[in-house]
Amino acid sequence: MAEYNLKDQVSDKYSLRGRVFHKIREDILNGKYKQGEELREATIGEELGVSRTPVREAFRQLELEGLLKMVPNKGTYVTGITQKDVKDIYMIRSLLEGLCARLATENITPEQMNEMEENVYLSEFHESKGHFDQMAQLDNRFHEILYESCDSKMLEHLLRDFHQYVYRVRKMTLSSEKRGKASNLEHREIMESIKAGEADRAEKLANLHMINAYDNMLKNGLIEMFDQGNDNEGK
Amino acid sequence: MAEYNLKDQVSDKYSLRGRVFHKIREDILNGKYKQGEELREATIGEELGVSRTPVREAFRQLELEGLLKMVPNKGTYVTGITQKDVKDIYMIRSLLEGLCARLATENITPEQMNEMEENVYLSEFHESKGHFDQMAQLDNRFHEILYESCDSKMLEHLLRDFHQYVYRVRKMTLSSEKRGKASNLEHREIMESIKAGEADRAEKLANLHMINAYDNMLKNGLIEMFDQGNDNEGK
DNA sequence: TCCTGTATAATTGTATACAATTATCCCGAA
DNA sequence: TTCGGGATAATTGTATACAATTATACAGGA
Repeated sequence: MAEYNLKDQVSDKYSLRGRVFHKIREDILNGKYKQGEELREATIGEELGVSRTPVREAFRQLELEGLLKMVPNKGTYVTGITQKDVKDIYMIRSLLEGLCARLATENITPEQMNEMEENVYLSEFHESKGHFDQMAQLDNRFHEILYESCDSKMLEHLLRDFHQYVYRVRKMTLSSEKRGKASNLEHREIMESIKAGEADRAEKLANLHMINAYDNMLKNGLIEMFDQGNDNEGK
Repeated sequence: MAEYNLKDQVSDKYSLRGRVFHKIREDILNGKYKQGEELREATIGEELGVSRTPVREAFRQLELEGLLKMVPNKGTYVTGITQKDVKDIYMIRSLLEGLCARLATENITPEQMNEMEENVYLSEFHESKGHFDQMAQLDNRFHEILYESCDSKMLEHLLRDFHQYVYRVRKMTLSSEKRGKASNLEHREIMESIKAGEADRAEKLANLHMINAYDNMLKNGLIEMFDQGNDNEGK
């Protein structure tokens, strides 16, 4: 269940509208709805067995999250992420994940520390077995733990947003075998720095972790690939 | 036009619902609706002359922005900004304004550079005359120019949000006379670094600018003052 | 053929109606 | 008096109805 955990942002996760919100969100992130695609309120409502009202409310929130764009009196479209956006996000995330790691060093709870260690071990195991799906999930979770550990709602919320935003891109990136290995090592180093209470080191490593992730994407040409699906969103 | 413009998160700024959204937002930021206060959909709707539907949609977005909290089947409450939130925001802003200044050094246009210089001069003038209102406005604008100059929609959007978020606090801070003078000097130094193309220096100065602003708030006890209205939000 | 204007259909925007849930108040019993 | 319970009112959640806007199709003329 619930990896991407919007947690408090959408309070009523199990209400009707909450489910609508999460379902649409999932369908966007999983690629069921492509970039630039138009979503009709009535159609989505029928699919989910609800009226347009909760669908519209969900749309409004997804728009603010940046996943949808509602054009007045015209329609609602799946937002495209441009190459430039991805670059900017990784630049920003590099700084903020660094800050997050620094704060986590001071504020992480023993339970969170345990889960982070376990996460690193598990991911290394699955890497050795070539289980890419599990690795992707564990990678997600690693960052979630980090966000939860910094004890800052603001930062947590912000980083989670960005994390989600590049979800589709990241998924492709991680299937690159070499990066999986390198990423695991970086996770381990971050984890150990936090455990050792070395805030400066944790911050720098987390900075680097993002930069490396982005560089890897560039090298593999994954961004260009990703950007293509974006062009037909043109006008 | 329009790739999606996160700048106008709420695209239809001048539509009915858009106006509802901005009006409620303004009323929260200006303090008309106090922290912890319950907002009734029907009441707000009557005040603005609309039905509950657009009000609810606005609520949903304001919830995601963190200004409101909707409790299912109970009500909608104005979210408080805690002392901790303000601290976190300034920590985050310190990093991001630094990044923004760095990027601005590379991407600022001549027109923007001119406006920034003019802004600095004007603010120094008004400072000498004790025109605090104008200074506050120019301070706002200085940061706006900086955000526009970095040529990153993502970063611009983010910083603008935070800027707004601490609007009430900032307004109080700037009326402190000494800080106005110091702030002006810092603006000047940032401006000159950008003009000279010294990205590293601009980044560091912008970092510091935020830290100083926050420290000043602490010294003057403005945060504690601000936090009080927050306590009765209790459980 | 290609453009254009108009009628029609489809879709969004808002208001209203009704259902579900929660809060309030009053009354009676201990 | 104080506590509990139940009826009533108030509020939110969702569905539906209608208005406003936009897209589509088709006919007619250059």
